[in-house]
Amino acid sequence: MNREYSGKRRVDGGLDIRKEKILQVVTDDYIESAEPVGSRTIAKKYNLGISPATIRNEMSDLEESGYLRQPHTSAGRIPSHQGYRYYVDALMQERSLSQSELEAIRSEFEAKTKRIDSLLQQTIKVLSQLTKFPSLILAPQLHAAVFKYIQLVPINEYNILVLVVTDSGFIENKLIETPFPIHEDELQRISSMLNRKLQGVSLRNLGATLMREIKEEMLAHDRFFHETMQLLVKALETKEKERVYLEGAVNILEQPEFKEIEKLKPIMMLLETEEKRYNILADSSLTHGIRITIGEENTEEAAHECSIVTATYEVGGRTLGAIGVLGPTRMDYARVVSVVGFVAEYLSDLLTDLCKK
Amino acid sequence: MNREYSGKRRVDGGLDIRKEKILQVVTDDYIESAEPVGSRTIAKKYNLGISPATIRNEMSDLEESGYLRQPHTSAGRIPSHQGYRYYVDALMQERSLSQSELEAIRSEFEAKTKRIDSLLQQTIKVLSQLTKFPSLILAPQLHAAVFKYIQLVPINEYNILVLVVTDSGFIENKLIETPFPIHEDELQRISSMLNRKLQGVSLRNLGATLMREIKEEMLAHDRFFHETMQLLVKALETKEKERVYLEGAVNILEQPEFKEIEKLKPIMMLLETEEKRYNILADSSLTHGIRITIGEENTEEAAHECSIVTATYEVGGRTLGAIGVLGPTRMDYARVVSVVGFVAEYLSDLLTDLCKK
DNA sequence: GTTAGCACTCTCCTTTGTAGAGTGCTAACC
DNA sequence: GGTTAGCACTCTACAAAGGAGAGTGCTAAC
Repeated sequence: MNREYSGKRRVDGGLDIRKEKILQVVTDDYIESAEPVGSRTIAKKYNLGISPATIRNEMSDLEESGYLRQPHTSAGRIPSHQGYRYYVDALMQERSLSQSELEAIRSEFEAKTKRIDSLLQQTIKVLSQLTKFPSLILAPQLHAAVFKYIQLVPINEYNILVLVVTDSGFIENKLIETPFPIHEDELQRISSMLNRKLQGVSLRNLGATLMREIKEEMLAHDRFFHETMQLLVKALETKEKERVYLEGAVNILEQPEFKEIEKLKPIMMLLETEEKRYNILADSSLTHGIRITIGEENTEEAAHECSIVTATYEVGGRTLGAIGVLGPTRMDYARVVSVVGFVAEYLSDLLTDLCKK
Repeated sequence: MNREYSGKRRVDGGLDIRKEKILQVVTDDYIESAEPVGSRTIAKKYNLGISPATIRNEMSDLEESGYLRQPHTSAGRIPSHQGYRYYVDALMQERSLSQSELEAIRSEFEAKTKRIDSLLQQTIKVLSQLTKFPSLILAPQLHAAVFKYIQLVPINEYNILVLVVTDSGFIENKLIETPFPIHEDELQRISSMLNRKLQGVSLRNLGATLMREIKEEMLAHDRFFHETMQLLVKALETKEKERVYLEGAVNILEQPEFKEIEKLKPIMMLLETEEKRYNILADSSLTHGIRITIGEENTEEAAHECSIVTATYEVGGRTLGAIGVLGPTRMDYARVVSVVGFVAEYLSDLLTDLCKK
């Protein structure tokens, strides 16, 4: 804290050390206060060993090269998106969670519901409580899952409920309408057969595998069987939109940047539209690990004033889905990254436990 | 419209006709404009055949007896909660939906997902689109459902996934942890047995019925069977909180009464807390049909500035759950009641179709 | 290269004034 | 007695004006 930053040692390709320090200080302070940071404040509060005037000069340079910006002529500076990017990539101090926070997360998961689908909801509940930001979770992507169990349940004469359970215990269901009545025993027979044949098949290949089976078994069964299988393949192949759950949207109301209803509206709209929620998380669901998307880097226009921190959760190397939080670009990245990372890991562990025999 | 309301014929127990008319006009106008209604406006716009001064006198009376109130001394009048109540009970003109609206609802449901659980989400999506208010749905209450199918799926050595399907195709799942490994065949045997024994049993009595079965079959099976059944009964008896889904929360942002963030916050909080959502709908889930709850009649304090219109959906006389919308007390009750009623009926029909053989 | 000093700018808040809408009251009218 | 016109009064909303405070940019000196 008391080191002097008069030297001009350049960091490889980036800013010189003093500029870096100023960018860091401005960002840290703005993250905390949500107010533009002035040169005097910096000089007084952060003891850099240089005067406000010098800081002003440096800030002027930083603004010129795009790392800082001024909301209006006589205000202090705030980081630009580029500034945040630099901060996140180079300056941010990794912060690990406190013991009590880790404990809180664990105990929150301990009191777990015995409903497997609630696990997702619970995960983002924890996430939003810890980050104070709206949190999202992309449900396990079916094509990344492995088949565990299938059952055809007759709902009425012409409707069959198809239940597919994945290895991590998630359940997919589809309703099939048949043009002909099917007997319960027949369904049971088909279910048993499928369970035998499909063991361990990736859901990505389920349709294709089924198709092959049909051909093989074609002669052994009657017309009903054949047609039912056709319907089944079709039902399993129609990709449903992946679901993205949301929790803690109210938290966004606490952020000063959204205190005006007009600023708030696009964000709420974004959060409420499943497709847009999906867009926010989807990119990251491909790349393993933690990902930070700042401001205009977001593809969703409504999120141009926001940053999104996501992390994937996985089982045995397979990326199943992703979790993430959305907040103003002025967010405590260090903390959020730790939390999102830890929660994703925790969820991964829970699911891995479920998968392994 | 051109009738004169100078007479003072009293309506049984309520207000005299002219006061009623004024209350109605004030309410109608306020619902439309969201602005306090003045005497001059009424005289000019609604042609009641009386002067502003007379209207002022009447309004003064109406205020004294609690039907109207003034936001501030020199503003027009707006209905009090009591006024709305009177309006809803006695004055509101039932309005049926236009042919095109009915068509819109039907076609929205037509494009139905083949996922049975998405039906709920879809229902309130329609509801919120039509009413422009946040909409809620209380998922089918399990205890009101009838058993259709059960399956125990081994997830790993010590975890069993219990799937229960109800007659209307809804799926409940629970994860059971066993202290001992169970073989897949054993689970299959238990599942088959349960499916035979539990046909047509109400889920309300599932635990008890199971218990009885255990006793009967006790001798016929081994220790594992017995212990598994114990776990199963326990899992099925622990009541999970009933789920209440939400859709269209952004709509509340369009309402002028919530344009200030501080007014908005409690409402958003209310909508986001599942328990509170449940409280809003729960009352009505007991009483069959449509129910209007105005302002302070709501048990949830945050909803004291709101009204809630709910309707139950049912299958063959069994009330399964409820749908509802939440809006400012200044809502177009006539329209909302029609929409909520129709959508609830439509959902009931859909589910009834699924239930009947 | 660094710093002090100073004029300038911009926001935010408060004050002041005005227009507009609406009421309550009184006295007159039917 | 109910109804109405007239008028003073009240309150809000909006705009304009002024001052305090924070911060910058520039210049000249160190």
